Amino acid sequence: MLTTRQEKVLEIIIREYVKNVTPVGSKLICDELNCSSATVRNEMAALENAGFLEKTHISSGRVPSEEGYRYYVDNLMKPREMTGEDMLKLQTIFNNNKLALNEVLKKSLEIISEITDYTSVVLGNSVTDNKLQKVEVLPISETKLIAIIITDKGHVEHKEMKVEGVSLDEITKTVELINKLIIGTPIHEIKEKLEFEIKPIINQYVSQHEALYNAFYDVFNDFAMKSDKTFVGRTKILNQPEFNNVEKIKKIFNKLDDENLLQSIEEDDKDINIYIGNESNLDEDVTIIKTKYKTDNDEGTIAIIGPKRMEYSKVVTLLGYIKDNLNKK
Amino acid sequence: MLTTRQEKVLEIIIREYVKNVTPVGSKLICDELNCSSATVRNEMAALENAGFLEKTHISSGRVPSEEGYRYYVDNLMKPREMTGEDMLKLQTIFNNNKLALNEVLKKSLEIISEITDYTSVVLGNSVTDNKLQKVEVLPISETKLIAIIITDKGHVEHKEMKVEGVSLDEITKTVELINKLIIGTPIHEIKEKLEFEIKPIINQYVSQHEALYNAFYDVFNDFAMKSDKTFVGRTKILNQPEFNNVEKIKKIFNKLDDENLLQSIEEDDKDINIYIGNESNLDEDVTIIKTKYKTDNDEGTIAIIGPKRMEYSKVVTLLGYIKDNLNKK
DNA sequence: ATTAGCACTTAACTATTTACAGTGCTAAAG
DNA sequence: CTTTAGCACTGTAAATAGTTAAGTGCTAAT
Repeated sequence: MLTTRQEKVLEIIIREYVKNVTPVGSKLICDELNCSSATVRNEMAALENAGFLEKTHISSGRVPSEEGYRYYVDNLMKPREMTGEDMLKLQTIFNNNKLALNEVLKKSLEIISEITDYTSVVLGNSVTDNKLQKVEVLPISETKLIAIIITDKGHVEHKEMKVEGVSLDEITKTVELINKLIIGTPIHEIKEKLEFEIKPIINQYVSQHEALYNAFYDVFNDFAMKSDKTFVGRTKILNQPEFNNVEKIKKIFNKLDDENLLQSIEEDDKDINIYIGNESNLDEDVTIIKTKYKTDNDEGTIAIIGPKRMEYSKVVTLLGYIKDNLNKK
Repeated sequence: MLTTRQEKVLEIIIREYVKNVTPVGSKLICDELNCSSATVRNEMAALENAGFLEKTHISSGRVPSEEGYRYYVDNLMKPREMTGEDMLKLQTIFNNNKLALNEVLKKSLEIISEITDYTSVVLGNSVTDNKLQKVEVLPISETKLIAIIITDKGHVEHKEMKVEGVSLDEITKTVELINKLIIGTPIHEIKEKLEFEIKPIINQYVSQHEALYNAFYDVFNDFAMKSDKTFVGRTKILNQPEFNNVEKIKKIFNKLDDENLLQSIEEDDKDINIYIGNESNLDEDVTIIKTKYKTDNDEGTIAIIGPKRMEYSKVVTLLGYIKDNLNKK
């Protein structure tokens, strides 16, 4: 529905606004389009009518609207060549076989944050559909145990348990019982299984069955709720001029710390998902770009958090590059 | 060296400045001191000369200097009664025996941050002088292992290890070897012990000794460097008016994330240590109040991070209360 | 030692002016 | 029908000036 020239105008306005963070006037554009500023103004008026541009005041230049960015991202954006320098930096990380996956994730996102001045985050996928692979318990004092839970997707978690007056022998038996009956169960079903398969028979094996049962119940319960989330370059986004007021910073940081907010954005199943402005659920001036990676024995999500006025194609290219390299791991 | 009246003036200025965040003039004080504003001005000039007060411009009221706060904290501050309400909130946490220590820490500091609008942090003490209690290794795939390290002070850590082409049996033997020879060794001495006691003999037990040795070496090395640090109410400090500029926020947040900065402030061995302004190494407008806690099988540090213009006696009282209750645990 | 009084300083607010960047619209030209 | 030149109009931003209020230091009197 947009003419080629209108698309061109939109593209230029986005490009210039992303670069200079000031509303774009008609004069700047007519040079590039070989037509008069009046023509450009007509096109801009049309684009504004269609909802793709906005003015900050009646006689100001134009700024892209949320729909403007959306149109750009869906129809206009072209993949951008990565610079050899950036590629090199990332390859030194991917080629280092000594690094564990989470270290690779963290270090490569550090590079991205460095390059872009945006904040990155590694989101462990929700473990609720992981299956339990093993439970192990290590006693470390009279009343303190460490429970270690491992899932088939490679998630590992340890948690302190407190149990009073239970012998080591009884604990071992309980763990055996759990490992015999519950292994292979998806995490979100464990609570039920505990209740209907372990609880009825545990008293045959263990005298202090109630305390022990409750302790394990709590451990699995906490584990299922756990959402892990590692930020990289947390303050990078503060370098962006739209975040120069404390209220906004407070709002965004609070939301970022908020337990499940980043995970809870409904997922499109595109390769790389882009949530512009309010779609991000964070702030109207924020954009989040997310993608899933998947290795042999782990999967998760990585995301870049920047201003709505983001260098979309650059970020998409970088994120795609990381994703592809992770998937080879 | 200060007269009683001068101390009184300093005290009032700190009290009022902490409350209103505006320079304090002589008129406000003379009401409380039953003398004329001119007298107060003389006293204020004396206090400024002594370095305890500052002006923001030539005809402004006075603001406490770093030394002013220091004098107040060392000589003038009186412990403050806790309100019953605050006590109650904290007691519900301490009385809940189900909670693991780190949960108690986190929840009680959440209360503190809520009450004060300052940021709190739990610093695991450096583990370097902890002694190794146990190493455990769980295989989770062909090449992936989880190493679990437990120290005598109750620190637990798990870390992924990658080893290629080593049999389970060999791994078990190596772990046995480590557990036999290294348990009880302080963490910072483990690297040496590995090198001089394990390395020379490991080839008797394990064919792929080099890979395995290196993997364990890395695990212990990382563990020794690890400094854990949990923030509570990270954005609370942004509610304080002195942090209303983005550059300052960026600086402080970056420093807070900085690996060892908070741990590295040299410790006085007072019960509760107060680092005012530049003493905090964070920012001239920040004060940090730190204290150590110690339970039967864990110890660490908790700290409150707020503006230099902090409610010192309130924070000291709250922190002391938490510390005492933790020590009973 | 204290205080009343006064000259003086600065910050902070309020207009007011000016320059400017950019728009929308009209009417003419292609 | 599309494009463009031209012009009136509008809101922002920066500079200038004037005013007020809060507070100081100093002097001289108590």
